Amino acid sequence: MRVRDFSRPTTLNPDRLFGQVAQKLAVAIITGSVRAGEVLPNEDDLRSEISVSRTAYREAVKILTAKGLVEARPKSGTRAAPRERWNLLDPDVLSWHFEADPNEKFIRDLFELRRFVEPSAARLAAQRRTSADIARIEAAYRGMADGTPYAESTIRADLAFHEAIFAACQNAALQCLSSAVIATLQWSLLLKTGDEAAYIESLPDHEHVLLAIIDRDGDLASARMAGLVIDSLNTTLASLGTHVATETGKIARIKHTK
Amino acid sequence: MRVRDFSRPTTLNPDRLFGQVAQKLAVAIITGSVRAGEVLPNEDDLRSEISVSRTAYREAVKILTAKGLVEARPKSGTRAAPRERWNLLDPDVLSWHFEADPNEKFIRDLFELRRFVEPSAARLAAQRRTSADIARIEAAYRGMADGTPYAESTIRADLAFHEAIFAACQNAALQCLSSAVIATLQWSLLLKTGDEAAYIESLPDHEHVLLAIIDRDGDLASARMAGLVIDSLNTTLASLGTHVATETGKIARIKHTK
DNA sequence: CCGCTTCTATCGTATGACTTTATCGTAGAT
DNA sequence: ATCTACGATAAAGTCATACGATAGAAGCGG
Repeated sequence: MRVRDFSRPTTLNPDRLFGQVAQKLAVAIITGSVRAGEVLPNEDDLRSEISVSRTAYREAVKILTAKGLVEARPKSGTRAAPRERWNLLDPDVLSWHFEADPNEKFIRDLFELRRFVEPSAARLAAQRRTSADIARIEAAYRGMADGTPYAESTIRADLAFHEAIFAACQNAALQCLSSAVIATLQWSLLLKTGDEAAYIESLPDHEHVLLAIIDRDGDLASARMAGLVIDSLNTTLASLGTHVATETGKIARIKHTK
Repeated sequence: MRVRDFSRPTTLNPDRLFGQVAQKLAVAIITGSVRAGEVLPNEDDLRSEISVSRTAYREAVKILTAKGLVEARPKSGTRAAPRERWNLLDPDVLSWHFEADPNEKFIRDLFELRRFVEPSAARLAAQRRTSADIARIEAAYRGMADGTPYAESTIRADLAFHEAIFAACQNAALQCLSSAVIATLQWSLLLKTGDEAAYIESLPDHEHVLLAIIDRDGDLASARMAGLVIDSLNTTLASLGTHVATETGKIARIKHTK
């Protein structure tokens, strides 16, 4: 485990053996140490690395199959699937990405998605929010404003802020994207860690979004959220650029800079 | 199987036993015949309906767990999860919804998501499309224009049109939403079947989107796609209203009208 | 009535045997 | 020589069984 993952409790039980095997395999696939070739460690891995029964292994494979990471066909073997098949928006798949080095293109893609989705979510939230929603969003904002930047509780509050906005939308399909937005935020916060100025500056933006939602002003909420996302992207890319520039390897290894 | 599903080949193999069991359980959960209570048809189902070994059953459960439909906790049992946990955007989960009666709220939610996402996708596509992308989109449009409305090949072409636009975005995260958009389209086409006028009228809209993408005019592509989605939503809701009005049951049973 | 112990149901894991499927190579036919 | 067909083969899929662990219920005693 390289990076603290504050997202919602994953559906997958990491205590259990099959969960660990699934994660191990998933990370191997995501990092690229297993290409679109075979995942042959079948009997091999069973005996060499961790002696794990066929049962646990197969159940792990079933999980990965369900998330599109592998494809198992009778005679030809169990292969890692091409990336186009992966359910990249699956909470577990997103979470597994945190075990790998940051992929700049993927982070950009996620931000782009967030840029499209979150302003619309803010608009909906402004139109449909109940007082309970406001309470939840406001509580999260307080947690952000009162906490020290990049402390765990503060990060949790930040994530909760954005999640609460999605919850206020009353749209089950849209809400499934909150995990992707949360993951984007986590990448962002992780990369920006240490840049207190960026964090402090983002606080008023959050407050303005909150106020617009309270006022039921959808257009304003959308516009402000768009601004927030764009600012976040810019500072994140700047941090990423710094990391890239200061590292010799492919892409920054953030976990070392923490 | 009540409804033809033309979406991309699901990652899940329906030939295999565990796949069938997974689908059976999934449909039971989605239709609501199994609430947030237990899913214990374990021994029951094993002996009564189809005698299936525990292995196959467990692997099916693992698949559903991976998609958030059930939660298996160590000793307390395997329960159907509350809907908030479902990965509604998972291709399989979407596909399983076609086995159930249409859920108007969910279809509205999907359309809302599509309304947010697809215009943005069209904008990106206009900015980034290659000539190969154009060829693919154009071929799909030809298929739509040349085919007879609501024929299988025509429907496939329609789906391919929208999918090709997502593919042109060069954004892996965004592309994962294409399955949701495809599912929305399928619901839409299914509900509108018979309404040839609506189909014919939508053709120029598609062409205009195509032209804007060819011209690399992102704003125009976005605006036209937004119009297309809104029109589609309106005619779909009208059809849904008709179905609701003409049926005695909860919501229309579209599969009978086909 | 409450707390402790026991008991049972159920998931997790392991193992071995058998079945099904699909690939691939070889042998036979054209 | 090329094509076809069939059988060997390898890997996933399925089944049956067994055991361990533990959450939660039932029963017991204070």
